Amino acid sequence: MDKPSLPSGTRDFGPEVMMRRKYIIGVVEETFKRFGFLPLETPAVENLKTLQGKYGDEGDQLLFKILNNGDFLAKADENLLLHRDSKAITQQISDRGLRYDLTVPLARFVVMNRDKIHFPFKRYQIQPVWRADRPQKGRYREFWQCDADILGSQSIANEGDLIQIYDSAFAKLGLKVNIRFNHRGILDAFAPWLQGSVNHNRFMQLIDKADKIGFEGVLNEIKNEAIPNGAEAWSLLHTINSLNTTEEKLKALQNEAAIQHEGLQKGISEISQLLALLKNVPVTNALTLDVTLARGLSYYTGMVMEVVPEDNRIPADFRIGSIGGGGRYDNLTGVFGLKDVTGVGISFGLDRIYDLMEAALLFPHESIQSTAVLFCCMEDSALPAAFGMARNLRDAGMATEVYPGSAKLKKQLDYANNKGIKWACILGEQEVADGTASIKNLISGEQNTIPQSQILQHISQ
RNA sequence: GCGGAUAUAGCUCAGUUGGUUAGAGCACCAGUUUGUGGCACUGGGGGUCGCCGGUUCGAACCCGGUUAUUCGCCCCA
Repeated sequence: MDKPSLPSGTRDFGPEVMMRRKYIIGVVEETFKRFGFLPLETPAVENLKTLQGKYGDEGDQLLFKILNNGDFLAKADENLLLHRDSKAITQQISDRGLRYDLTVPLARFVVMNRDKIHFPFKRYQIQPVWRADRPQKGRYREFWQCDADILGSQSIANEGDLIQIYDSAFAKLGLKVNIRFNHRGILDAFAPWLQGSVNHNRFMQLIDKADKIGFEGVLNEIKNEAIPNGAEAWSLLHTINSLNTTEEKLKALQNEAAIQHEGLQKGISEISQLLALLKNVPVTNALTLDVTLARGLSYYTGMVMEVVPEDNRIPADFRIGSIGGGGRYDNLTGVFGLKDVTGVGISFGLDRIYDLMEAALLFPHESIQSTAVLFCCMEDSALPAAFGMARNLRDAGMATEVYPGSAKLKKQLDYANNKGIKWACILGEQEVADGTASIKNLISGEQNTIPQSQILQHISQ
């Protein structure tokens, strides 16, 4: 028989890991709710038509596709089969795929349910997504996103809420981050200077790598690809980015003659509004205007955001990309036939946040608690008494177990020890006869024989 | 899609220039201790050395292929 294995890029999550993942999810979800977002879930499987063409050519390649049921090859085009044209034949033998993110399913949902939805529509969604990417450190083929989006409101107050959500959730998790933001309008202002959208798009791709390969690295690539005025534009962005405050950066942009453009004005105006909104709100993490931030997804049209860890407890060699990102998209539902619905949203990358917190040892002790009390019976005849007492403890909210059967006490205490259970309640002939219980603190080793009615009181101290 | 590394017990890994019966630690089971865990000691189970082929008297070890995993690149959470 073959040894069992997992598909690459997927993981099992054992009990200890799950408790910690649920802890992170709990913090994020609680934060979403506190800002008035309501839950949404959509199917893992979407029609391929819904997914294709939304993430660029590269994205289409990374979609997991599901083979049609039945005799799907019977209906397939013979010519395509003969020429082994995988790409073309895929369209005929696969109608469905696994979702690639949570934003496109949201857009589909909103378009399909426009009659039931009241705008502004605020929803959160915490579910796995799948990408047929090559797995590596911090990158998985199945991973979870925690998204919050607002649809149908142009107000920058939404961006203000989302920044606060990032800030307060990471503060609660105890992970120091830098919330970087930028505005697509600022970058759009460079398009005329760079002579066209092809150059401009390539330029944005290159500058987005700045935090990875540095100013010189980006400069070299721009020179290699001979983007017109690219080197000058990049130098300007870099100079502006080196300024200390957001206000100085905005002023410098305002005064730059080469990039005057309506997008720039919109960007400066919206960023100023955002800062004004946050004036009375304490933000504990760094909030940095980074004019080199572009972000890959092509549908962003306004503010863009990205969260990167900035915590000195993370080991220096533990390099991982961003742990969250988002932005505004003016036209996402447009591809599904609903015009003029603007949206803005953010996402938390659960798996990367987990990896970081694990590496930096940030999980609090409470995040891994399980059973509080284990009843250990010397004889099966003590089990009914244990059941009764366990029921009372459970009703009082204590996680309680009755060891199944009456194995050797050593084995039962071993079990408790391995599971990190604090209290063992030992019941033998003597205790059952006396109406007592021998309750042992497995951390201190202290043991007392007390009336059965006083167990809850004893362990609550 | 491209490049590098790795593959030996459930897990983490040793294994000498190719040479008798492939080891350790952890984990598991039993015992030392008939109702008391963590520590210690004793014993036990568990491996087609990823798979296929080649070289050789002889391969875990050398060579070729293959599969899987993993780390980078592209891109992204």
